[in-house]
Amino acid sequence: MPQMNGGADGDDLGANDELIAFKDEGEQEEKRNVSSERDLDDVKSSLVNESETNSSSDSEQADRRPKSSQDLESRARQSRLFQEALRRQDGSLFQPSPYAGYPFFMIPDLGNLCSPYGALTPSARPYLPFQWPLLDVPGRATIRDSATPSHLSNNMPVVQHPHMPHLHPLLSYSPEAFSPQRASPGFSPDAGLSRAACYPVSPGGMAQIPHSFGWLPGQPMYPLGAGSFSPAALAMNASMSGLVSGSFSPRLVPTTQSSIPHPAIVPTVKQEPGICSHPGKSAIETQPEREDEKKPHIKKPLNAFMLYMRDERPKVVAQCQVKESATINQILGQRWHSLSKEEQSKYYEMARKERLIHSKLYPGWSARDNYGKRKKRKRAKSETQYEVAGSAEDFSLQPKRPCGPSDSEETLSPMAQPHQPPSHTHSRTHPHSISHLTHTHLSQASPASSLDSPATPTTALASPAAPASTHTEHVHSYSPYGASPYAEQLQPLSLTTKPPRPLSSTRPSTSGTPGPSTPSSSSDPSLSPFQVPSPPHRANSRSTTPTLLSQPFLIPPKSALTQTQPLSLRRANPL
DNA sequence: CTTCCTTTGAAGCGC
DNA sequence: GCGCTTCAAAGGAAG
Repeated sequence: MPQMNGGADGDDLGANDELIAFKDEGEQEEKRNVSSERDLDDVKSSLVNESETNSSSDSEQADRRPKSSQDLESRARQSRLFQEALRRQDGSLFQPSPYAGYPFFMIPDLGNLCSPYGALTPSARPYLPFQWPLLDVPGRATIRDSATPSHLSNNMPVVQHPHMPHLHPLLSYSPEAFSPQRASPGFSPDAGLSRAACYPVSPGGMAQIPHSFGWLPGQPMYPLGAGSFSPAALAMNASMSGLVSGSFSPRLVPTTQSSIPHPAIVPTVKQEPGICSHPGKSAIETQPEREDEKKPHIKKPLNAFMLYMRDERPKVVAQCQVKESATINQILGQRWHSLSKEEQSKYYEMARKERLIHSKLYPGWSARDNYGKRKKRKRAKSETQYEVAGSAEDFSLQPKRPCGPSDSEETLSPMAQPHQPPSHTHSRTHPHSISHLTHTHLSQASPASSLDSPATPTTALASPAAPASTHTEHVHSYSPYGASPYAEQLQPLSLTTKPPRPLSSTRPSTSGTPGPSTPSSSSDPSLSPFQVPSPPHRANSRSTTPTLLSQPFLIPPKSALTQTQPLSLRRANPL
């Protein structure tokens, strides 16, 4: 069976062995790819080799070396291969995406070339969502004024999509920016569409790409001044070139010295409002004494759920007509749990790739760098939260009803029914089934029952976002984890419980009710949750709010969401 | 204008 | 090693 294993090749990202080997998977994975057989595999191999070269022994030097003659030569060769491969792909590049309202480019097999995630989609025809590298500029307003198309070519074109400010390191997910109609004349399948889809990493390359992509006038663009130029950016540029530049045509080869900020790079505009006001002037030049403060803020790579959210949020917004992110996130959280492991693994894989790329782009970066960057959240709640956790035992659970009027199965939206996956072998637990339980019930539902055993069929879980057809197909026709215990071990995710939030609670502090977000069950953090020997659930994982998912089309009253909703007690089930 | 909300996952930190 | 904390995205709500 193909799917997660990246299709017939079986050498792609979904391979079990690869999933297991998360650490250092970069090299290993790339090495595995070298053993390709098909035409495209030549290209793949070239890309892989080049990437490997950059990431191996002299990776750091290579990362900081814009390019060498060897690189150019290799790139030219790969470009030829790529073009050839493109020609063989007949005209399916612009097939309409099944994701209505969320245009992707459907590029057969090219995902393996450009996508850091490889062929993750079961269809073996990966979607390449286009989104541009975005800099999350805190003080975006300051630079927004200067965001004109003219900046694109001469300055660092930094684009922040209004809805998707985050950008994949390699893939640009820009629902709006990319549609066949919008593609500029220079942006055609023949002209290397897929190349453009690759994350523009080389200085100047990005500057050109935006043009070809036909930036929307309304889209904010954030030209970055030289001030944003950082070693990290340099490393990113070079290493990303190593990762993907092989698929770029020569005309996309950098022509300027502009630094291309990774989407994760966020200039600390708040601290330096003028940084973008003078694109040509380096903040470091301007105020060298505060060099540290001007360090671009390199964001954390998105985790699997964040990636999922990014993809699914628009759908939820469209379906539920909700704009409040808190509500949407609740829905997404439930949908996330309702996803099949295959679907989730896709995002885990994407996240893993992001982390990998991120680590390559910013070798010295650490999440610690971002610690304290945000304003401190309220903390004084921990005591209250513990009290809440204790008292939650006996107050009748106020079920979350974000999208639905009720909290029990009988109120299940008929719309959800059609999506009910047939009771599959890997029956996911129906989070909804616990929605009406009191906390006492939940407590009685011992970890064994609530966490280890998929109790009820996950009937209403299927969400429009996760079409039942696809889901069931995965479940029945493909099971990369087939006999794996994870088939059932995944269930606990859906059954994690969350003590209800006190009705009178003010804004609960998330930091005050922190949960062990660290999956202690996973000995190797790099392992996919589906690969770890132990169940992916967390002993005291944050709970889910079961009712949300079942009725994605119904918008819960805000009060129901924000007040009756159980607090994310991360100390839930303290065992 | 800033912070919170809300979700999950990754990672850092302290013990 | 475990538990807690912070951050990643998002945009409306609230202070």
